[in-house]
Amino acid sequence: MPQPVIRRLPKYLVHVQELREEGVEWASSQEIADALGLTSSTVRQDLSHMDMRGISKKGYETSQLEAVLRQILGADIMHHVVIIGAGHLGRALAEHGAFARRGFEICGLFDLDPKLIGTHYGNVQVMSMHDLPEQAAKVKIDIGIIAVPSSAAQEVAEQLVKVGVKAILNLAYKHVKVPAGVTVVDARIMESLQELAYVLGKKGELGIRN
Amino acid sequence: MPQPVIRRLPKYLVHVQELREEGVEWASSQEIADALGLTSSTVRQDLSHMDMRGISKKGYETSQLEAVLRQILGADIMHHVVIIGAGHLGRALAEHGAFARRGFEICGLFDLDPKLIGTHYGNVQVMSMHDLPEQAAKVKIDIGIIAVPSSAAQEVAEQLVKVGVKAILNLAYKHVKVPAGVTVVDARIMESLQELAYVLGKKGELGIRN
DNA sequence: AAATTAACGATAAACTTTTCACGAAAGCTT
DNA sequence: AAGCTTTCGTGAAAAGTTTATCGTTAATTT
Repeated sequence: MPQPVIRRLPKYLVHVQELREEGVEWASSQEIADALGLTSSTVRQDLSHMDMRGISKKGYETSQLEAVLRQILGADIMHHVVIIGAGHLGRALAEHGAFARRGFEICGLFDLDPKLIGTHYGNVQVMSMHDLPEQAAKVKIDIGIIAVPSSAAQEVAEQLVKVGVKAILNLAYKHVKVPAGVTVVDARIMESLQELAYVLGKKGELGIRN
Repeated sequence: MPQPVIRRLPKYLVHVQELREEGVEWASSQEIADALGLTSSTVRQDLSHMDMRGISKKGYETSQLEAVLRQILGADIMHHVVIIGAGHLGRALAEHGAFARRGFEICGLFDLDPKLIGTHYGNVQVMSMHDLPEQAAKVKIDIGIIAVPSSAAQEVAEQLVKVGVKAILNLAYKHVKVPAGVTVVDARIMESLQELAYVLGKKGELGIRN
């Protein structure tokens, strides 16, 4: 499945879940497209990648679509997630309740700072970074989240790789290199802000005022 | 400039800044590409979009490249940012020190919860959402960050638009609709996790074990 | 029951982005 | 100083993504 499609799947899921909860049983590609800022063509094309058939005159069945999306996105099975870095961001994630509901269980929060080790955030206790291998041996870590300063990101990535983590979410403002077979997805707030700053700059130049 | 290029600019900036700090004065497209997981061709193509000339046999001058990137990304001018939502994530952002260094000044943290109003996080005090228009009249808000639960995201977006905000960073797990002239960039940790979950699922299916 | 119509599925066209390939330029070597 | 080599800049090819079009299908109306 093309990556742009994969990136849209969570958006479909959120929307269709909302529709189903509202009691809407059918949604047309056009309605979905309008809600998410896409074209109906794109929606139909995307959904055709999954084994999902709509029917003429009604559209797609929301409950079925939700089920298919959940299945593809692994929302029905629990993934074990560890967070590296118990700074503001790492703590915020640990305390954020919504992960469990979507199939992600935080099963570790690690830091190097001895002052933080042992303190509780959300349902987890901060562990020493040195205990990562031990924890990895206990539970299979599916996903590692890098929430450390950018200077430590590469080092952390390597440690995650070493203990066998195959999927990494990198929140640090730095590209990390990993061996083939390991997937890294970036989610950087700073980069997104800079993207907005670029747009603002462009508008200023063009004299857009609306 | 094509959007994929814009999205890469922050990555170039981070890397080239690091190089310059290390005392590296020149970097070839190949070196940059290797560090960021791109091809040298892409790097040259990207840099050609900016008024940036490299020279044969040496590559690009890091200090010049940094300056050009900073200029394009508006890193040298201060942007006024407000955060809507003083939950775990909003607080983490307010307390995160790195924004100021990159041209983003947090000039407001808003919430609806009366219990939170008045409390301090980082350099800012939580204000009532009702005071947003007042604050917007006082300082020109360049960027608004949506850090509220997804159920409130659209409502918050509309309030930001109403007070004249033209650039929005949406951290909520929901697509928000805004009028033309307003730019929204999404940075969703949950979506990124789901993207990883998809990859993990695929690997499982294919029986990849490496 | 036939006509009508809304919406899909599929194919192809249009567009975008990335990669390739090669001539030209700039430094290095002998 | 001539030749060699590295690396750029550019235009063109290839790959990938989105959008448009249109025949088909299934529900609704008359």
